[in-house]
Amino acid sequence: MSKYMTKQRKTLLDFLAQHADQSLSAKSVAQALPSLSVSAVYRNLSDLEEEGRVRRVSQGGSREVYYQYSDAEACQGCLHLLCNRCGKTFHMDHSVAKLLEESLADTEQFRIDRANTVLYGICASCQKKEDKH
Amino acid sequence: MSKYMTKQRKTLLDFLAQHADQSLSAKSVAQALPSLSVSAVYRNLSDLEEEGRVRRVSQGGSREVYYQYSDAEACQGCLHLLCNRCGKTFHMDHSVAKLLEESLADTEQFRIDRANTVLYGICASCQKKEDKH
DNA sequence: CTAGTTGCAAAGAGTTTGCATGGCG
DNA sequence: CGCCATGCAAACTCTTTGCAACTAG
Repeated sequence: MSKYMTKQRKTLLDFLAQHADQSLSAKSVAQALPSLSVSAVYRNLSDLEEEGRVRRVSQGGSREVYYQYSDAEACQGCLHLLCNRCGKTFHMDHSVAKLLEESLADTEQFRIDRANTVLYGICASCQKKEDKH
Repeated sequence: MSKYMTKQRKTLLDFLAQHADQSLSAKSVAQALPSLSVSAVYRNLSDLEEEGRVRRVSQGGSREVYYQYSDAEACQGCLHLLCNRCGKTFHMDHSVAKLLEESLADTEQFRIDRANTVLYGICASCQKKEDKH
């Protein structure tokens, strides 16, 4: 999809890599990187998505589209957990993912889409914070 | 949140109940029900969401917000599966859901949010259709 | 060089809101 | 009858697009 590595594209990739554990809306990325034009951000994000370097996740009930850096080696088609409190992403343990996948295939004949499924909930550290209240 | 049962509200609820197995974007509901004004649709959907009569799900990569009728008794906090092809929703088998929940709590200490988590994938009948190609 | 990219500003799509009118209870 | 909900249109927010200028290779 993209043939040149422009300054803008590189800036964007660096930024995404630095926030690999967070999912960011296109808008927030555009605001965080005022050196790129808004259109460059949107165009590059969607190019990167087609190239599989970035994943598109749908966060909460917002109407913004969220993107997340997707390190191909680190998360080979594994399932993701997203904390509703802190917004961080976690990788589901492979054995649990496999178990889930097999049970689903067995009981419902439902073939899960690993790349796009995100389970919402509360992560360990945010649970601890909540318990203090 | 809402105190009167207006014609519009009733029409909307009926429509949602009839399409309980589908998630619908606010826009598509508005188009399907030309007898309600656009604002009535949006306002009622968000009221209904606060009342818990309707669930807000994020479908695919679209920037529309999707809603789905949520029959409190029928799906007491159970997990949902949404087919990317036909858009229908399925209820995850309770034993599978429980298994998943427990494994997650064990391995990652992640407490899943049943009401808002939707697993994406391809349902049994759409898989069959695809196999023919 | 020259095709792919950028930046800008204008257009689009979906959703929200203000305000006067209408209708539920 | 009083207050809530509706309808309309205008405002908003986020995203996409057209086009001339720019730049990576």
